[in-house]
Amino acid sequence: MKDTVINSLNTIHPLSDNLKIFLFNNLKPVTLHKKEIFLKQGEISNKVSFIISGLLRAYYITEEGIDTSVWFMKEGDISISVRSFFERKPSEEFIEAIEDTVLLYITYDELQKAYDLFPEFNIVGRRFTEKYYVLSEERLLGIRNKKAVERYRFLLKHHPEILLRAPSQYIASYLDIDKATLSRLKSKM
Amino acid sequence: MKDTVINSLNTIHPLSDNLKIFLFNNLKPVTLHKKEIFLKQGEISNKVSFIISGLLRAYYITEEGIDTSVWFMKEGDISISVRSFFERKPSEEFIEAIEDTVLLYITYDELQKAYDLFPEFNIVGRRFTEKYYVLSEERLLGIRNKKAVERYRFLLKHHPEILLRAPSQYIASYLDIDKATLSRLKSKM
DNA sequence: CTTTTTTTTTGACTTTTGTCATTTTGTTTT
DNA sequence: AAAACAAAATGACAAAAGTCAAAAAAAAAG
Repeated sequence: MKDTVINSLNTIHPLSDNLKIFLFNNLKPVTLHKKEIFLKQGEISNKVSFIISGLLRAYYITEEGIDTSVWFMKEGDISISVRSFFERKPSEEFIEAIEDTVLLYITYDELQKAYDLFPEFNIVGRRFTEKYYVLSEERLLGIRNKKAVERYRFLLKHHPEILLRAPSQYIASYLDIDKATLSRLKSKM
Repeated sequence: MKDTVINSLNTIHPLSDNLKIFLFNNLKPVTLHKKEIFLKQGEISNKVSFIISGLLRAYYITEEGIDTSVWFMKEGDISISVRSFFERKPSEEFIEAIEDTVLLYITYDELQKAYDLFPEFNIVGRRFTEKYYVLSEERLLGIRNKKAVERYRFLLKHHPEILLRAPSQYIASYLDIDKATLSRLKSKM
């Protein structure tokens, strides 16, 4: 489990043996049950997590108390509350498990230690950040589609699994469509 | 001009003298007149640019031929076509000058050379990417507001200068509001 | 500084999406 | 497997935003 994560990092840039050992010692497993909350709004996100299996959802509660999904993360993905983690400030979002989920995390402090002790790890960190930045911009592009159907089609094309695995109400709020509208939209397709 | 850029990089992480010299030699100036296009859709973005003065707009043309603004970049900001630059593939977006603009760029190849020759520069690259990633997520949050007024208010709060400097039609397409609706919305405030 | 062109504003009307209430279907839990 | 609960679908109506056309204002060009 840990080896899979370490190997995938190794393909980005070869890691020294000591770095591999450091990572092995600092990757900690967590198991979340369905509906369990992994990060609360207001907490500072202290972990980068590699999802081994399962499905997570990031969401926030608006001032009017409306639950709004921001994104879904599944096995193979990384879970991180970007703004909170990098800027060390309280998270605006919650992260919860939609399915039972297993993940490996490394804390913010240990990650910084890795960057300090193993300077070449900064290459990995940079590439990783670039990759997730690109993915975030891609999502933004999909969300920017004017019509509800187009946003739905974009998600269907790029992330069909999510449509199958996440409850419609979450999909609806992610796409910024009322759940009734989404329901009608699906029945027409 | 170059020194300003180099100093701002230096505050992120101290740069060696050789690295400073390398950057000095590889930062190239460009002047764009209003309406001039800096990056065309379909081209691979080869530059990271530090904007010294002026205002740029990133936009794309939809399948239906509609001009849609993606973001605005002003003096002090960086201009980069994220997906194209990092993934080395044709850009989906155009970048053009809204005002006369002066910038300093470094090419993709020279940047990679900097990462290779000066490993500590990866720290700067990583931090920089993190910062812009965070800003991108912030914009996404603003765009996700359900109602037109809320999206407008978010932009007003976080980037009032843009509202003053960019033509309404571009603001409207950025906010995903019809220009007529935006006009009405402004008159009510 | 006038003329021409582009952008913005405004009005009347249409379309899209949201809201609320109710029924149907699906999921947990005992 | 039945009861209890939660989620999804559907109909009738309301609200928000879009479209089109024309006038007014602003910016660019001569």
